[in-house]
Amino acid sequence: MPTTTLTKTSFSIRDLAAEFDVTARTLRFYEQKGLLSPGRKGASRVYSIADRARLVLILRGKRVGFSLDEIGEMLDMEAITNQNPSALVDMLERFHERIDALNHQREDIDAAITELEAGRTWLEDRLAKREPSEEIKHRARAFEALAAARMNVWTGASPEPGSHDTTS
Amino acid sequence: MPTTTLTKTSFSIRDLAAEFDVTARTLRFYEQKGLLSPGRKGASRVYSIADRARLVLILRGKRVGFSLDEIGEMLDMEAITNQNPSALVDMLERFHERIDALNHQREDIDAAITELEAGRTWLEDRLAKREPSEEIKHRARAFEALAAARMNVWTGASPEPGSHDTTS
DNA sequence: ACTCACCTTTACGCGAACGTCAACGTAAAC
DNA sequence: GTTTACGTTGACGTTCGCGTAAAGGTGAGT
Repeated sequence: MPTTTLTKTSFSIRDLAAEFDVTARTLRFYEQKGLLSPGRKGASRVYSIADRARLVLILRGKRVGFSLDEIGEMLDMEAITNQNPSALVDMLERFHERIDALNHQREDIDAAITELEAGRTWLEDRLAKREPSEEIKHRARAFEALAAARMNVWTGASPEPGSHDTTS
Repeated sequence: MPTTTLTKTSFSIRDLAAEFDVTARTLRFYEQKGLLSPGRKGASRVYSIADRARLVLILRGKRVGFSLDEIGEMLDMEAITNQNPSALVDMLERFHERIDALNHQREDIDAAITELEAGRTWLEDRLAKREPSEEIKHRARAFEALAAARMNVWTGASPEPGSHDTTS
């Protein structure tokens, strides 16, 4: 059974804004882009639990680097359904591309974390034993050198999403 | 024992642009922002192997969601070195935040991949056995329902990197 | 009735990250 | 010499993702 259960079943624009740390403007903007379509009580927006779910997906999509338009496409499966088979094939291909891109992005993230960790320990060392500024400069260059040394590992260009790349 | 070795040791603006699939304009822009500082041969830019290394870091930083300004700060360790200890502490804290954010982002990516995989299999099923459009619509709603069902797992808001910050 | 809090739409503004001319220099190739 | 290819520096244009008023509606509390 569920790990967590939600108490509420419908939300005001402020509810969601506060919960997900976005502004009301943002939610209206998403609606205007067709990403959300909350109900109305009078003129006021009323977000269902499904709207909230979509918002979660939207925000996560954003965090992993998708544009709002891309997110819109991916979310709107019903619209896809009404397409002809060839459109479905196109969409499928784009899903594959997306998945590949995300997998690649994971590697990027891991690499970035590694580098930040290196920078962190470097900073911590710096703080622990305050060496003369001459030595400091030397270390700074050492860090640059580290970057240069990794050249061999990096291999080179980045296979961008949507290209016919032969990933090294 | 490097996995790959680079033949060239200096590069033209076109070389790098082609290799990393960016425009020359982009490289000039990065230079203008202080992220790169290639040498000159006459008026033309000459990029060293270290410049190329920086570019790799810049592009990766971009892919994982950093702004160019942020990347600039992180890359410019020498400048940091000349700061006073308190500035170093600040920087260290920001490194920690960044690392946390990246770890969180990994989870997001994994979740996004899971969802895209779900969408993929759904699409593939759609293509395999072409059911009547009535059934199709039903399935479409099933996918939406799947999203709704996950609500319980999602728990809610995303813990953002600067916990209690008032980002107006 | 009046304030207050919260909602609405419309619309212009903005910073980031470039794109896209325009106008020009330069160096090798024909 | 002149065409071709590539380089340069401005400088303005564009897209995205909202921010920020401006002007007003709606219901609850006093």
